[in-house]
Amino acid sequence: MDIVENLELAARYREILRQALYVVRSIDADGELSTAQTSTLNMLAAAPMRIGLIARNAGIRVPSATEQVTKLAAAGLVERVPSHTDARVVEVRLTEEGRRTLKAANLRRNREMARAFDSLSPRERQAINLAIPAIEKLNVALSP
Amino acid sequence: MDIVENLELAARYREILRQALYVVRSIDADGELSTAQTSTLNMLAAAPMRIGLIARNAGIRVPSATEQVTKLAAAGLVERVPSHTDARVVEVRLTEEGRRTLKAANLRRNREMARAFDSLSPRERQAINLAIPAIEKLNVALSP
DNA sequence: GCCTAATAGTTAGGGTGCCTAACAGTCAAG
DNA sequence: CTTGACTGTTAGGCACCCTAACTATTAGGC
Repeated sequence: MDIVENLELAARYREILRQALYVVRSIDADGELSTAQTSTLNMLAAAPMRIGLIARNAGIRVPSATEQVTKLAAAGLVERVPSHTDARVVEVRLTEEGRRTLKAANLRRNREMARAFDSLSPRERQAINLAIPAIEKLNVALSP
Repeated sequence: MDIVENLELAARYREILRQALYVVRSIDADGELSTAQTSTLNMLAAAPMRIGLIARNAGIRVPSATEQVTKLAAAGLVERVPSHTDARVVEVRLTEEGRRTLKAANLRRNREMARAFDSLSPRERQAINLAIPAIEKLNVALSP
């Protein structure tokens, strides 16, 4: 790939990323849950999980995961359950309220997103769909 | 598009956005310029621009643009030039040093990005390339 | 010409979400 | 039983965005 082309691609890529993230955040801001909180809850909906694994899955550091969990716990959406096999470990588990709240938040958000996705052509939706795994791979390649 | 499918697409989309932005930021953090600063400088490289237009182009509010410009001006990379036709207006213009710094930063960043893009297949690169306009459109559709 | 309304930008204060460094507690291995 | 590795928390800090409230200037109606 041409260097100049690459530079332009990279610049545009960075630009739309920034915009996209903040647009998504502004949608999330209307609701009960922030973007990162939803992301964490969605992870925990599959299975209870310890802090370190939350961090690893989210691609963030352990203290950042602690922070998110602390917020969620304060809101009563998750609970910390000490592991009985290893006293260092904390299992984080959705509460019933957490599950309800997440469900509602996902629905609400989905309505907004669906409205936006509907304004795209099938080709465009497909383009985003196809790009997602590539961006995931790029994220890994760019990670330290 | 199916609701469930859409929900999953939206969730994954949100997830990779967050990761991608912070990965890019961590690359930028090694250099002289932050992500937002580079983005602003790149915009100004084309032409001098007033604060309001910077904000509009970047999809941010005017005070946020002021903040970025203030940082850049403090670093000597841009200068505020009062308009002589309208005393309320401030034109922001790259300094020579700003131009040099931006060029160097773009080169350095490009090396990093190119390395990452090289680890993708041509198909994957193409997928990202094609998705960019679609994401741009989605950003607009999601904006308030 | 003057007052009012609109407009450009700044300042102040706040919030999210990430980071590193330093720490406490627990476990495992010699 | 001590040393070293590991899990999570705390403290402090930074990038980047926001809204609300302000100042200065311009423009339009009377």
